[in-house]
Amino acid sequence: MTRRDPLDLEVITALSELTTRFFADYDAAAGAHGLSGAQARLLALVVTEPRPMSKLAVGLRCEPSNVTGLVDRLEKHGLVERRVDAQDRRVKLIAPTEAGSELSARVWADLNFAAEPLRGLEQPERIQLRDLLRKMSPHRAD
Amino acid sequence: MTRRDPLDLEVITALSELTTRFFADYDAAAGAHGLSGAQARLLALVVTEPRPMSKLAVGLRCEPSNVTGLVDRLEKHGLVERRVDAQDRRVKLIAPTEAGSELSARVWADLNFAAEPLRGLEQPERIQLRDLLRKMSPHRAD
DNA sequence: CAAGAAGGTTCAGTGGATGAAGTAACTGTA
DNA sequence: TACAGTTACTTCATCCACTGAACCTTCTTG
Repeated sequence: MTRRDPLDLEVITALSELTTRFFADYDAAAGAHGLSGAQARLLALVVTEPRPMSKLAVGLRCEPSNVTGLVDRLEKHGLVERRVDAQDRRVKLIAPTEAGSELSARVWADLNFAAEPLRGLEQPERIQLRDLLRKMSPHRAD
Repeated sequence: MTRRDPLDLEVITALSELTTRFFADYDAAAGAHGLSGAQARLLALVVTEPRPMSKLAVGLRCEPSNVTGLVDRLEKHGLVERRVDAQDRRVKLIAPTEAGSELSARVWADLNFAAEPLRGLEQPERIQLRDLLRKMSPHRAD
């Protein structure tokens, strides 16, 4: 992909616009419930299953030291808790509290509502989009 | 879209992953050239044509007061300049310097290279994706 | 010309992010 | 078993991004 394919540039431009917009919508939905975007993303990562902080750093694509602060703030608000992993006592598993799970669900509901970019697409197009997006994501092991 | 359409949830989940990834790639490409992601996005907005700061705030989806700081930092590094609009002396048009234009081009080249999500797609699929993304973006007046 | 609106700036405060240094816990090897 | 090295998380200093409120300057309108 070293050559400058004009099609790629078009796609990247469109992606760039969309991601900016999607991020803004996500932040707004989170903000409506007193969360920052990063906090909401972290919460979404642990809500299905408790995860070690190191995995969260990978999922959020940031440094582990940053995760400490994010978890600190969420914990202070009673939305997640640190559990020591019985298998490996260095590891802290981040689990949502009941309040955390509920809040995350509410943010997602809002996001669903707020994700109005999708309104431009008919159902078959959404399916197409989903399949394309999946194809762009490497399948994750964990 | 108040109902919880499972397809929408799938699409949103996929979008969420992709945007996180795309943002990270963008930041990395920018960082490789000494820019933050926000600075690179601002630079990309002005590189085709000088724009007033208020438009930049809209494009970046942030408060005008934030744009001041971004422009300050870019200006300090000689990448953009503030020009007074002859028509309306309240307005400051942000224009890239030559160094700014060149740097922006280099970041884009890197981004093109770094946007490896696209590698999973064949050319016809990229066209499909571009068209879908366009359909999701409202046409902007300016 | 006066009142109000609009474009930018300043300031204080919060949160997000990194990198380096530190602590505690695990692992492998002799 | 001892200990060297690695891994998981934390702490700290530092910078940038972002917001909201207060402010100045420059239009615009009655």
